[in-house]
Amino acid sequence: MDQSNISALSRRDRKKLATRLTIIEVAMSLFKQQGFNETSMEQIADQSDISKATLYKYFEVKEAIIAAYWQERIKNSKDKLQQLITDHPDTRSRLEAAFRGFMHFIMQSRELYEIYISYRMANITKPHINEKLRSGNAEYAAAIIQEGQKNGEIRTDISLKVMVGNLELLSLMQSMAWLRYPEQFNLDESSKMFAELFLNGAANDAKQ
Amino acid sequence: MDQSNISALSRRDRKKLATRLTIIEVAMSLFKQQGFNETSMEQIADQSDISKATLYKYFEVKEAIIAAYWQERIKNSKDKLQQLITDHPDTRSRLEAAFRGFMHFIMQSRELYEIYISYRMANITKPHINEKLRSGNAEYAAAIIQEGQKNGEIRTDISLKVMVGNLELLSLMQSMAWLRYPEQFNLDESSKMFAELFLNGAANDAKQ
DNA sequence: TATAAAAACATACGTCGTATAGTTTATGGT
DNA sequence: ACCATAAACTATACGACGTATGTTTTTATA
Repeated sequence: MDQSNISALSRRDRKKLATRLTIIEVAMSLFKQQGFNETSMEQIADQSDISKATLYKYFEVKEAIIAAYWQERIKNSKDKLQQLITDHPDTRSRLEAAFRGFMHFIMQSRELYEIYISYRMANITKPHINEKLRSGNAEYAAAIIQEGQKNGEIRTDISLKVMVGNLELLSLMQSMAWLRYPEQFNLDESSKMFAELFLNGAANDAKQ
Repeated sequence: MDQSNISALSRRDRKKLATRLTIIEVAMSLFKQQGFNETSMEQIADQSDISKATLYKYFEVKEAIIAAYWQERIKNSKDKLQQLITDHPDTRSRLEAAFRGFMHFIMQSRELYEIYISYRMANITKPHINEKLRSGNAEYAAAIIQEGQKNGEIRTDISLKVMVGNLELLSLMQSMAWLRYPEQFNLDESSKMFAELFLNGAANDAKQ
């Protein structure tokens, strides 16, 4: 089902979409209230007014609801992407701002982000699951990089895909550092480091 | 309990050790026969002649039995470490040989290695679990690096810990490449790549 | 309006991992 | 050699995850 314009969907698909969103909303609300482990799939099903069997048709494992939530959130904030680019003068500041936004977002719930990462990591060797899990962050990264290339800040002799992968990896490392040592984590430092590490390899003047 | 010399243990600790080894042996045998998911903790307990409750006193999760098995195997092959060093003339060939040995070992059961990696990855942000999981491979790495430093092949201006970490990471990446695309995996190429990538940064003549 | 396909359903199931309360076994002091 | 104490083990029940099965309801379509 193509979700791009809701009004064009059939009744069946509209209902499916609505059910899906209800589940995510109900589940996230329960997770935040009671904690992830303290919330059962049965409870989510009941409060979403569907049976447990149906719930498992929508989400094959409990963790997948969190992943869907991230993706839903990112999908609904794409308008901010253009603004992020116009609001900042250069690639470095865009990278820092994007990273801060990302961290700010995941810092809303350390528990849930930890579970999400754990789930991602556990499935890192399973391409079919992994593909689903790669959140929409990649699109942010790609847009910032391409804008930088347009302005001559970012080198063009490395494929976009590789650079996006590097950015994803860097943000993953920083977020994992936060998970491990939250009290030592410094957002300012971290976001500078994030941009710095990337530009070290990707900036146009970094070419040998 | 210190397991370094068994005869010095109390009866109680000797029995614990024996039980532990029995569990590992029984479980691994069942895993290899029937598969990991097809083997229940109840079955392992029965065949090890203990109750399920006791089994969980020894291993808090099913996956931990696999991890214990790796570590047990490595612990029992420490004599090979010295031989590996004397058998090969330089660091590069030692690294290649060690990596081949590692791959040969894990390739005995793709399923079990995948589960092990999945478990490790899932707990990568939990230091207390992660510490237990770091298998004895690090000692191999450290010994090879130190020998290389003695001979002037390996630089000494980077801490041993960092270099061991790099080696672990490199072998992890290679083994994950194998998990993902087993049919494309080439052991010769891979072991050369492994040594090459490490020496690129760690060899004495790599200093700027 | 009849029919076929898709979705949701109730229900039972096997397994994981936990918790509890009671029993057996080893240990160390007398 | 005996006994108190602590450690290890046991039986048992439990809640939850995720699966499987067969049935009923809803939707699309002819």
